[in-house]
Amino acid sequence: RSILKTPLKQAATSHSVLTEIQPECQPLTTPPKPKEILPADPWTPTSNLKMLISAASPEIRSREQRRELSNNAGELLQAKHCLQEHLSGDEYEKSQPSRKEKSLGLLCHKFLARYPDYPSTAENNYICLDEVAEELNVERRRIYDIVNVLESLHMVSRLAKNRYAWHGRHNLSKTLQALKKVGEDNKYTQQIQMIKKREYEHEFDFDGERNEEMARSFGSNEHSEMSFVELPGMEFRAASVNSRKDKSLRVMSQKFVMLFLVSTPQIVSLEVAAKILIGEDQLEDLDKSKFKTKIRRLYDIANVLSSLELIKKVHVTEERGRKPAFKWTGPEVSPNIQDTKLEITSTTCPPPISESIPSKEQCSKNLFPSRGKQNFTRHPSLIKLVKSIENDRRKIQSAPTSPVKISASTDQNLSAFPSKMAQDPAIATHQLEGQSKKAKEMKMKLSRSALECNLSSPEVVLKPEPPRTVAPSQQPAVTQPLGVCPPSHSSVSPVILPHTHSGVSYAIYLHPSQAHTVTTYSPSFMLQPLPRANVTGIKSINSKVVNKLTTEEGDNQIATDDPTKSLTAKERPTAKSETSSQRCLKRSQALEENNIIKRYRSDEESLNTSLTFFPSGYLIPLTQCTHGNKAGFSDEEKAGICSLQHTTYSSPIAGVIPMTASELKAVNIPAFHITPLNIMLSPTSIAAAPVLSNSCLNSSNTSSAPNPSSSVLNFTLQHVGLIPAGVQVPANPVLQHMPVSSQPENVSRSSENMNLQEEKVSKKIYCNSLTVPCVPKEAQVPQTVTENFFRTPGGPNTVPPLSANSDGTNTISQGTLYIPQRKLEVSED
DNA sequence: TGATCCCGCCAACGT
DNA sequence: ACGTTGGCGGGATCA
Repeated sequence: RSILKTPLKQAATSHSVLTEIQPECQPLTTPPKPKEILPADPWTPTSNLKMLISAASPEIRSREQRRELSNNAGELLQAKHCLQEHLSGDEYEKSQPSRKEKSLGLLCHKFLARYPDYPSTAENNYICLDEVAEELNVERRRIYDIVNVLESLHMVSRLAKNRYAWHGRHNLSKTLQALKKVGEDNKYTQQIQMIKKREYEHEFDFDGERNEEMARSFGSNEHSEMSFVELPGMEFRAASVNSRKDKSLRVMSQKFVMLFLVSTPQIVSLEVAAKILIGEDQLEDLDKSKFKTKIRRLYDIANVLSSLELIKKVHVTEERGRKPAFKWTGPEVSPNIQDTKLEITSTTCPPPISESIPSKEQCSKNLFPSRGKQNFTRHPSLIKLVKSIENDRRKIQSAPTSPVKISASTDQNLSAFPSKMAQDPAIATHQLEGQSKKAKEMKMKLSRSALECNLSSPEVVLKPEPPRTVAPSQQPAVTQPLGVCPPSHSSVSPVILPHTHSGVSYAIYLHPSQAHTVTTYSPSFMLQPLPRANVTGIKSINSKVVNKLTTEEGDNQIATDDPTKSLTAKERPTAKSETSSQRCLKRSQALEENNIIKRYRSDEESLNTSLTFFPSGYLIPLTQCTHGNKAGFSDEEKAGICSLQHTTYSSPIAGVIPMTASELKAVNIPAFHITPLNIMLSPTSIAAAPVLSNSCLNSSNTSSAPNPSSSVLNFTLQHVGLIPAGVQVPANPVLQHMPVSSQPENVSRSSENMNLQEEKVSKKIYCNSLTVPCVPKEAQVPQTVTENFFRTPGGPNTVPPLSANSDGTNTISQGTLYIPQRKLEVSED
């Protein structure tokens, strides 16, 4: 980077613009017509502001904003109107008064308002940066800021230049879990403690000693280079996009989030965050300017996260005074699942999507079956290919004229509306959605809770990992790998997480040097369980048929999607009735994205290998298929049915693991293990299955993944006898070790109607199953308790002396650890 | 005044 | 060579 060339003038310029525009127009003079005009112009910043405020969660966003609103709004309005009088619409729009109105947070709200939190799979939820920037009236640069952090949460992913795919919050829980895990691996908790401690001891004194310590703690794990945590399925993009540059925002954002997830009072001060982030990069640079810059960036990130309502600003009062900090207000992430990690963790995912989760993962797997880094290597070309194909496709679609349109159709909601116009409605929608969303979530939680079986507060996440779908089968896989890999490995370079369908799998990009590490992990993990054959892997590579089918479905689905429903769109995902359709949509969408890849693969691997189905003993594909067939044949129906059935029938245990035959081979899996699914299924069904699995990307569809509820049920049934009730134990461990005897048939009969009931039942059962005498992991339970206990803020007294943590062991990190200074008075303004 | 953080230059990238 | 990304930090606003 160059040195300093300060373009100071700029600022002046911008201002001058304003001034120029409204030179004479004194706000004072301003005619009080505002109101009249306002209604007409939905776009007034003020209106937006209002909307936003109202939309914002009451608790969090609060009064300050309101106040602001009342105060500033008026002024702004006046100014605006004044301008309006003198300027044409465009010009008028351009002039934006208060700095606040230009805030990233507000912009982000607008941005978010355009897309549903849980996009139905309407195939293309594409985001064109240019369009967005234009519509939102901001320079593209700002959009990048938003998109980058959204990308860090996997809420969007880059498809191509200028193009992103919107995933909404479907991936959120998984992402958070992954991040949490990585954060734990990175020992962030300890780092935080250390920093605080140091601060406490002697305020700033950047010197050797301190640095040394820091270095030690930080340096202890080299992972510092860890860069981007990814979820399976989104890899390629990253691979291509992320060249080396993925440095800051994206990564920073993830790290920032990690800090929240690992710290016990989920409050992180900017200062600490900045230090940690800097520390990782370069231990010594205590350089003030660097620190400052970091803080600036953190504010940017924080603004976006705030808009997402994942955090909120608070102030921590300490000896030195109050420091700006942020508190995590996002979903609880299931407690660390140490080794078990991934797997079921997905449970956390509260809302609608929970069912989809499994599928997603699977999807991702399908796309990129298990690939560590190594796979990437060979992908570049693939990626390009994919991209080019996609681009072409897009062009074709959009070419006709309206890229916008496409997007509109894509996002059910707002997007349908033309830009500006959409804003207000969008926001409103957003708002509604938010509320409804919550309600939904609650519902979902309840229903899904089967998985979670969370006795305590609902808010507390579900610690017990429900066997979630595939989990069981995979767990073993996952677990084993972990076991195999020394923890050290993980701690150092959090790399990997096998894809557990259900679990949180994530991939971390490492620097080349570290790459090999990643490589270590491999599909084999997944395979391990195979011996039992309880894992069902479906590798859908093949494709032709599948793809076609899928595509068709997708199209149909799309057609189905009614723009008018836009408002409801967000909620839609939740709605059970719609589920099937949604799934379909999603599926199609996923397909779209994945198709290419698949094709490519098919080409590459052509044939035989391509579709390898790995039925597990428990898998009940036949049933599903059968039903599907029975049901009918319209693509849509089929799709829907299949998905449902799929969900319903597939045994939880049997996860569907997408992998290529080649992969399997690589793993040394006995050939016999690989059973082409088709054998069991009718062509139609076959197609459907793979498709489903693929679609998962953001979808809620359960596709290949067994439906949680059913899964649970199945699982439960299978294991109930085996598992005694008693102590509450993380499901994972237990499940993992449990023998799986399945009787899919029992469960198999299902109907949509059944779902609820089933869920309930399953929940119960599930809970029971969870309750297991055999406590796999030592203190898991206690831990949890502890955490909760301590979680309660407020008790400064409870704070143990720092010294305790000197070792830097987990113990400390457990959250029990309080730092002396912290009286933690969190104040919201 | 310190906390926030907008703005936009310009370099690294991608095509 | 040009368009896209996005690091970066000055300095304007806000509180």
